[in-house]
Formats: sequence, structure tokens, C-alpha cells
Amino acid sequence: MLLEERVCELTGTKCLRSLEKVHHPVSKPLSKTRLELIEAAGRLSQLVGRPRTIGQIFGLLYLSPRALTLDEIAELLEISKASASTGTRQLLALHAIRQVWKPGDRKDFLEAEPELREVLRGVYQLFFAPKLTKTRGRIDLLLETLDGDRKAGTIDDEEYRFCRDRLLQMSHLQGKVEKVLPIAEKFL
Amino acid sequence: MLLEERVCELTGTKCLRSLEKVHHPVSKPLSKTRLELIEAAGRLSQLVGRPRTIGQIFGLLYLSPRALTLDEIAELLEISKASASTGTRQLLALHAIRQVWKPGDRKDFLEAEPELREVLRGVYQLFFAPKLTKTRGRIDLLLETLDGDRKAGTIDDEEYRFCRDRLLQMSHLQGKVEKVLPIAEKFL
DNA sequence: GTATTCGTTCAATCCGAACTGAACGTTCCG
DNA sequence: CGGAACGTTCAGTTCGGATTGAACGAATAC
Repeated sequence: MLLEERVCELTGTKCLRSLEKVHHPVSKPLSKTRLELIEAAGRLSQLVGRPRTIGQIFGLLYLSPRALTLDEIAELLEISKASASTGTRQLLALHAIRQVWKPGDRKDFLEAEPELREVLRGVYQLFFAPKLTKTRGRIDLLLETLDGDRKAGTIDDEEYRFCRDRLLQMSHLQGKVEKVLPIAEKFL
Repeated sequence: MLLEERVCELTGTKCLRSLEKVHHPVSKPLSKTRLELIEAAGRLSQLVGRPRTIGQIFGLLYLSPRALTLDEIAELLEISKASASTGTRQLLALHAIRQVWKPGDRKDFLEAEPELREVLRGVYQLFFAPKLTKTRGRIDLLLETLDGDRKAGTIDDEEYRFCRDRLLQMSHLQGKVEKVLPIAEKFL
């Protein structure tokens, strides 16, 4: 096997790293279905601007009949344990997955929240909703900034009225979105 | 000024490129309000996984009392004309901005769609809706793949039933989302 | 005709987020 | 006590998408 000696620049310690595409010995090969869902979930995840790993981990767990450990996740997805750790913690924060403990085993076992509605709810409540309320504050701030701009003489009256009108429109839509989304969620 | 000679690797032609941070001579400095909205729109854009430039261009145009040309957009946002071009074309595809032509001027003038609801509608219809229907197809395909997995003996009956159940749940939620979103849009 | 002035396209570069290996803190076991 | 087995953290690297300069085609101007 082709190997490369690497020196950790921080500590000076050495390690060997394989240059070949290592084929991790998978405990039990994943079915085609699971592999495809993992890929699809990964794409979906990065479609909405999240790291691909997050989606992959959830996809893996969602089709997993039993809870998996961090090491199993890392092995099955062929990612580092570090990635698996950060990914699972993010998913835990979103309430998309849960930790379960098995008696007599120190490992954390992870399983997907089975109710997809809850997952969506978590993503909305903990990810989108905060951004929405922040946006509201920012628009209000912009209206003040605009008044400042006029007083400072940076803009003329026509531009002032124009911008004010548009900012108010933004504020209006923002308010409606904030009202409609929770209602829509009820109908899922 | 610090200059660097660069040779285009494709054609062998040479050019000088400034290494200093060039401070473009802005035709008319933007007001603080517009600058802040541009920044916020840029962040919002990359929050949902789109390039920052897209949001910035829309933000600029939305608070612009008059339509702007490609060159003005590039100059005001301090981005290349190439970026401005690709960005505006994406926004045009989403119906978020429009082209207007002024008699006796060869340039394209660009202005934001004033009705934000229309912008949202465009983003949904032309960006999200296609992904949603594709997802439906993909879930159906996964159900077939799952049958294949069982026949191939890759999975046992228990795993088959488990995965089938979860895939059906996905299908169910997907259907509901596809129904609810257009209705929610009506209420904006 | 040739020379500009547009917008677009494309290979190459750049940049930042995602990922990684190694170190670390903790807990459990002998 | 070690030391092994965990999960987490962090500096450093990788990598893919955003961005760019240059080339290009089309339309106009001279």
C-alpha cells in the first residue's frame, strides 16, 4: 500500500497516512436503499445550505432499525469521528435525532426521531424562527438608519420616501410570514 | 501602486493586476441604509444556500429608485461584471428582477420586482417546487429499490418492513407539504 | 469595412466552510 | 494508581462552489 509520512505541525508527532482510497471494513454493508437515501438526504441538506454530513447522518439513522453509535456512524458513512460528533450534536439540537443509552454500555446510541413532523418543527423552531424574528428587528433598525440618512443629508427626500415605502413593504411581508408559517405547520 | 504581471495560461496574453485593494470610484456613494440592506440580503441569501452575490444584487436594486445597468451594479457592489451578469440572470429566472430598456440606450437596465410576494412566489415555484416533485419521484423509486433489496436478499424481512414503513411516512409528509405550501402562499 | 460597446461564457483562481487527525478531559475498569 | 474507551475540541488542511479575468459573439457606431 502506498503510504505517506506526515508530521503534525503543532506537536511534531508523526503518523502514516494512506494515499490509496481506503475501503473501510464496513461492519455490515448497507442496503442499496439506505445508501441512496443517505445520498439524497445529503444533497437535500446542502440544498438548504447545511453541511452534507448532517443530512447523511439523519438519512442513515432514519432507515436504521436499531440505534447506532458514533463509531458506527463514522464507519458506515466513511467520515471521521469528529465529523460524526459535530453532526450528531447539531441534529440533537434540532431534535432530529435522540440519544438512547443501553444498560451496561458506556457508548451513546443514536436514533432518528421517527416522527418527521417533529423534525420539521424542530428545524423551523430552532433554525428558521430565530432568523425571522431577528429579521424583524433588523428591518426596524433600517428604518431608523434611514431617518439618520435623511438628517445627515445623504439622501434626498424622494429617495427617502422611496426607501421608506419599500422597507415598510418588507416589514409587512415579514409580519405575514411570521404569522402564516406556524399555522401552516399545524396542517402537516 | 503595487502591480503584478500575470500571464493568462490559456492564451499566453499578459496583463497587469493591482495587488492593492482597489477602491473603485463609486459613481455616487450608497446611503448607509442601502449598504446595510445589501449586507443583510447577502447573508440571507447564503443562509438558504444561494451565493451571497444574488442577495446583494437584489438588495441593491430593491432600494434603488431607478433601474441600474450591469456596470453600475458591478461598480456599486465592487464585484466583477461576470458575477453581476450571472447573478442578474439567476434573479431574472426567479422573476425577482426585471429588465427595462431605455430608448436610445443599448444597455440593459435592471430593476427589482417591487411586489415581494411575487418574488417569494417565484422562488418557490421555480426553485423549491421542482425539487419537491423530484423528491416525490425519488421516494417512489426508493420503494422499488427496497423491493429489489429484499429479493436480492440484502435485507431481512424485519428490516424490509421497517424501511418500508419509514419510506411511506416520508411519502405521506411529502404529499402534505406539497399541498400545504401553495395554500400558505395564498395567505401572504 | 474597422472599431466600440455591450452581455455572456469559460477556464482558472480564490476563499471559506466542512472536514480531519491529533490532543484532551472524563469516566470506567483492572 | 495506570490505562483503555468514550465524546469533544481545535488547529490545519481539503475541497467545491463562488468569483474572476480574459476571450468571445452580437449589435451598433464610425
